[in-house]
Amino acid sequence: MIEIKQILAEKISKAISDNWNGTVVEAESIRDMFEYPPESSFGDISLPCFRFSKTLRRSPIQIAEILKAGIAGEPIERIENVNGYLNIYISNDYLATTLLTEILSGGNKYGSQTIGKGKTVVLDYSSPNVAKPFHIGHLGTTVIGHSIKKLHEFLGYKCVGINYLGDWGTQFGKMIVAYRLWGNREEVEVGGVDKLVELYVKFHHEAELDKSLEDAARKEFHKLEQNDPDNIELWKWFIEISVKEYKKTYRQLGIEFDSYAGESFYTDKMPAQVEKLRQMNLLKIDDGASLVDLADYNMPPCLILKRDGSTLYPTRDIAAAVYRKNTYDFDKCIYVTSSAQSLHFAQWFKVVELMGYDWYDKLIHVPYGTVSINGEKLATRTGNVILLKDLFDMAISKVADIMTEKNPNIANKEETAEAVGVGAVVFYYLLGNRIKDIDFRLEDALSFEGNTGPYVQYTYARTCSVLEKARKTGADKYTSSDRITAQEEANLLKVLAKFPEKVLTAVRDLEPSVITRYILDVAAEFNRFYHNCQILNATDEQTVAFRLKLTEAAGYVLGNAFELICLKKTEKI
RNA sequence: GCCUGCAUAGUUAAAUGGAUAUAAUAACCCCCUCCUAAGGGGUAGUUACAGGUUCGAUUCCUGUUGCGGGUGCCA
Repeated sequence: MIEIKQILAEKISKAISDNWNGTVVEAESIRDMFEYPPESSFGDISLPCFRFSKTLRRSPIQIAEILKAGIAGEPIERIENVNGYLNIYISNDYLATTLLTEILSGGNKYGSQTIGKGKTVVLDYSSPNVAKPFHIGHLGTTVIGHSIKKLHEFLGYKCVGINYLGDWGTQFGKMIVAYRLWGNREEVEVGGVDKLVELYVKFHHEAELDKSLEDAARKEFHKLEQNDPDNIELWKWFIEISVKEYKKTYRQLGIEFDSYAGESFYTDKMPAQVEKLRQMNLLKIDDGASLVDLADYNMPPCLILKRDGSTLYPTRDIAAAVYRKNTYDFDKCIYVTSSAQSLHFAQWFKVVELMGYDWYDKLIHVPYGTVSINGEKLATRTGNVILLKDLFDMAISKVADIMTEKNPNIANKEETAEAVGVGAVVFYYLLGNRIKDIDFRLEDALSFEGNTGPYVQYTYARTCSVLEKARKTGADKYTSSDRITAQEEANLLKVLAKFPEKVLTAVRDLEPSVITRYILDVAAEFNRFYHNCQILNATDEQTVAFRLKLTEAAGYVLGNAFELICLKKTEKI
């Protein structure tokens, strides 16, 4: 559709110039004025002419009438002037030949672009705290972050996904103390993160009775900071155990990171930035702490050093940003975190600006709404948390049960059940705009009918199944008529044609849900087509071949879109 | 207190300032001798309140109400 809009915009720009004594309205601005009518009876693309009224000094209806003459011809079938709307109908011939060819020749690259070529995007997302469980609260940053990464890659950007692990801090002193008192190597090797969490919880229980434990923990963390070999070894091992387990979850989601440089990685990079702040006279000492006053920007001050001289989160973030700029020379550096951290990012972004780094405006915070479960806030204390692996397991076993009932002899049953179960949860999460708070209702997340992951994966499987059958019967060798004979065929092609601009919108707004909802549009249109038009049993071979092409095109678009939101392509369900 | 986000069918959501506000779900009713019924079709049901800007406001601005988040030594 982008191409058509471009062609029309240029024609209209010319028509305005011709009819209004050389008045200039840029084609580019006209292109953005097109919209998709709410109903198909109003055409495929529409141009509201009200906005021209003032500058062109005519009524919208008169303007539409004049412009109408200027845009006739391919790929337009007909144009109607309805109350100042110029309603444009695209020709079936264009859809069935030019557009369909474009999709099929694009294949698994259809929708991609090269506008990001030569540019680098750094993405900071997921970032769990080592030795803590991976729960629903981490799902948002993980899938939104990865989706935004995939979207940029699809546009040709070089992307660096960084898992900024929470691998430093006094909690490691606690872990070391707890492990030495109550843990042993074998148990932790077997029990993994769960066992580490158990030790951590036990520490807090015991510390309430015995205050000396806290002191011991501080001492062990101090030793860790001083590179004590035993503590370093233990600390590295906790990280190793944790990351190993996180990677299982990432594998289920199809996610890989380019870097696991966690907080500890930046400890030695902070002093230089603190020194720079000091030299630039940006630091104020207040009540013993060092901070940057942001009152001029209507924000509370940004704390850089605690009273005891130790660093804080913003200190580390600033150092990390400088390091990443020097290392990757990013064009954008994106942080995906809960909207609860919005102020924090606004503050340290401002500090980076005040420090004179001219790339401060390339730092982008992508916030998302907070998560609750069945209407209640997430709270580790009250036990209102669901581990991601448990949630996935619930979904997977439910899928497996349904498959046993409906398709018991399928190959790769376990793999498919995992893809569909995990996909259901991911799709549910990415369906709404990210900024909205999400109440995770298990009943809905594990529902497989309607606007759900299983529905769209099932639809994808349908395309594969038809194409496979065609290969078996030899129908894939027929010659296509390249002619539309049913409304459903045209409707399907029109929705497929919107994929490239949906990708652009999703990247512009850093909003994966644009893709999620688009997938639903495609699935619905394909299912209507599938239901109302016989593909393999169509009346003649040319139509069979044409409909097979449509099926293949729908499969490409669904598959490409799945990749963008961490959904796996399921060839059979 | 101040800053900030959100408010749309019973429920969960959608709608680059545009036409009769769109889906799903729950309710009721149809469709498997037909490429996978995790599907398709039908009925019924919505913009918190008050102003403003505009040819036109769910969308932008102001205020009110309700809910969430943040607000100097956690991350």
